[in-house]
Amino acid sequence: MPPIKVKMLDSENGKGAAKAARKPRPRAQTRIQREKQDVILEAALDVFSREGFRGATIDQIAEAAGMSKPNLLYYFPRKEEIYKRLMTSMLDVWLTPLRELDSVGDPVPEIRSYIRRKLEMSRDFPRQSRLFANEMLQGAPRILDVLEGDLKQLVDEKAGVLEGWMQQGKIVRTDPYHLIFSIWATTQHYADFDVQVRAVLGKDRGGEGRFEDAARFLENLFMRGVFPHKD
Amino acid sequence: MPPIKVKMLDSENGKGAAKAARKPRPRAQTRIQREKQDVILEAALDVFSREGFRGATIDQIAEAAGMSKPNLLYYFPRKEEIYKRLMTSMLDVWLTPLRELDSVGDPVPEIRSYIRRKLEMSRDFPRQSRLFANEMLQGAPRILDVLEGDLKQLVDEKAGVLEGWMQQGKIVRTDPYHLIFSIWATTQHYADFDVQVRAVLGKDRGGEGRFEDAARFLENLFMRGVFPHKD
DNA sequence: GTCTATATATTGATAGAC
DNA sequence: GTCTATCAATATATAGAC
Repeated sequence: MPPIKVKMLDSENGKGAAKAARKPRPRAQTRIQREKQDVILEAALDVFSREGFRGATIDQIAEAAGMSKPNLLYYFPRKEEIYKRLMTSMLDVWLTPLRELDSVGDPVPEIRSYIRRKLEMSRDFPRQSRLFANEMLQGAPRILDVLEGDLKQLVDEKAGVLEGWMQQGKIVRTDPYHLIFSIWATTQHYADFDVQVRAVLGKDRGGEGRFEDAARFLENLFMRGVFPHKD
Repeated sequence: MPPIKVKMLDSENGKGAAKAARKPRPRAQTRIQREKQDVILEAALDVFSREGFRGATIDQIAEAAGMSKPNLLYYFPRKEEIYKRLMTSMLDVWLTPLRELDSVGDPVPEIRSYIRRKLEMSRDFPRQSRLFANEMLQGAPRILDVLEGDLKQLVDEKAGVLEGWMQQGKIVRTDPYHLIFSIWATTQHYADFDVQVRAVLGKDRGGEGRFEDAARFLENLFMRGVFPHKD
């Protein structure tokens, strides 16, 4: 599947649309340029994932990246460019686990490892998860076309895989779309609502072990909820 | 339980702390004043739930409320005041379903109706859900004390209720905290990720019926996942 | 490539006429 | 109570020296 391109709508607040035309800057190519860009993207991920597009400022990003604001703008001439780049690479990585759900595999290990991979992404890339969540809360103004296009297509395909398993009696007959939603929701919760999870679990149970506990619980929930069993 | 007070931290970005001291304005009391405030709060809920605290502007709120910016500031002298009020009333409503989970009731109808009520809140008050989610994504800077205090206390209590049922063999032995998290995650998903849900389900299944489908699915998932059964 | 200085727009908030 | 006008701070972005 080709990488997902994110086009920015330049009508963020209905004004400033005239700014859209900007002199093009040659594509960065040297190693040092790519490294600087990576530092900026890393810092931007921090800020955008917390504050959202509008709430984030170039000042914050520049400070987090350890460089001056004009210097940052030398590499990414516009705030939107940074966000666009983050969105594109995030979406590509984010959907990888679902793409890997294999129709020829056995349902039990396939679904189980899908849940495990999604939970690992929440553990290892929580900021990407929050960046995505932030965009969702805003109504996905910049990636709605991706959701209705590539994402819907992918989910339709995988829902078909699940339905096939249901017809073969290998998993319980249920709504495949809402099954996928529930896996997304439960796993991403540990990234997006991490503060709450840790606050509620407290000092004793809110440490690193919380992901192990979550993995055990979710595996249990979905194995019981999805597979035909005669205890 | 007393209403939850939300205190604002006046260190939003490390600056402007000197602004905190402000001449107090007499509490609004007349009917017309309360109505105006309600209009403002309604508009503010719209904007804050989409953009978060920093991303939202008084201009946007004023326009949505159909009044001028200075006029709005006559009723709420500071942006933070509006947000604070929304947070307080939202938190109070938001936790009501969990408070109502009754230890003397039967596990089956109790848990089932808790899930149903939470899903209904996502359907009927999606903006409140997104307001809460937005605050979480930012690391809950303004309600962390509530999460660690009232919320943790409430969840501890209800986790105890669930554990009691487990010891009596009425529900499957599992982690009560993560069970609660998974109910929160799956139900709130239909408010917070509403755009995605509708985009993926498409025109045909993304209409109002999606909540009915979700309710059926979730009831099924949790009943199978939580109750001892011998099919 | 990086900096200081600055242009320009937006933002939260206030002053003061009506 | 509501408005116009406006301030001070902050925002995105650019110019131009080095």
